[in-house]
Amino acid sequence: MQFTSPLLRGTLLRRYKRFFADIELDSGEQITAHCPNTGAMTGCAEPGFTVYVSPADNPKRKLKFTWELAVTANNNWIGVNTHHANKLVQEVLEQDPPAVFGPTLSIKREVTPPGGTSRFDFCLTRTDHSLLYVEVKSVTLAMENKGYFPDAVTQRGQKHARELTALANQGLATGLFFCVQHTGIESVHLAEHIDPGYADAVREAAHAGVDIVAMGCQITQEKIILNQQLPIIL
DNA sequence: CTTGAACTGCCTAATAATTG
DNA sequence: CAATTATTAGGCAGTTCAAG
Repeated sequence: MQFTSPLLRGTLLRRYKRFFADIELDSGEQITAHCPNTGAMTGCAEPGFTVYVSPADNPKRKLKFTWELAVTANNNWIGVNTHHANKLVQEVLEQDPPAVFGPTLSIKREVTPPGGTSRFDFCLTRTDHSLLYVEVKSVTLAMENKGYFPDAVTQRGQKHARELTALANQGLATGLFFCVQHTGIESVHLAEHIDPGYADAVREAAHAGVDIVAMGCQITQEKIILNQQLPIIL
C-alpha cells in the first residue's frame, strides 16, 4: 500500500481523547492530527516518538492531517492507522494469500454470514466455490521482539472469536488474520496477562479448526507491505 | 447523495458500597 | 446515618466505508 502523498515528519507531543494527537512537525508548526487507531496503542504513542502524518485534502475534514506511522526508541516502525490493516490484508489475499486460505475467486468485505450476528472483515470465495470468512486483527503491542494481542480487554473481539468457532463447528471455513504493523515483531502471542478470556477464545477457535495466520510487514515512509508470515504461539 | 454504524478509550455523572 | 470512596454506566470524539 503506497501513501498517495508524501508523509510529513514530526514529534509526538501527546495523544488524547481517542481521536487526537498533538504533533510538532519538523517545520516547527504544531498541529492536531486525527488518530485513526481506536486501540490502547500501548508502546506506540509515547511522547517524543518520531511520527509521520499524511496531509488530508478533503476540505470537509476538521483535522488536516492523519497520523500514519510511529517510530519507537529502538527504531522500530509502527503503522498506527488500523484502517490500513484491512487494505493490507486485502492486497495480500489478492496477490499472494497464505497457503491455508488457498487461491480465491473473489473477495467481499464486511460480510455477515447467514444466521450470524457479527460482521466479518472478509468473505473469500475460493476456487472450489467454498466460502471462507476471515477476521482481521491489528497487532501493535510489542515486548522485546514478540507481538501480543489484544493490547486491551476486548469483549467484541471475544465475540468474534467465538462466532468464528461456531461457524467452524458448522463446517464452514474460517480464518483469523493477525496483521502486524510493527517492524520489531517476529512472532505473535496471545496476551494472556491482558485478556485471558480472549486468549481462551482464540485457542478454542484454533481447536475448532479456525485457520490462524499472522503476517508482518515492511514499513517505510513511502509504503506498507505485508510480506512475511510470522509464527503464532497459542 | 445522504445517512449511519463502527472503531473503543477516556472523562464525567450517577449509583452502589464501605467506613467512622 | 452522613460522608467518603469505589464501581458502573453513558456519552463523546473524527473519519471512513457501506447501505439505502
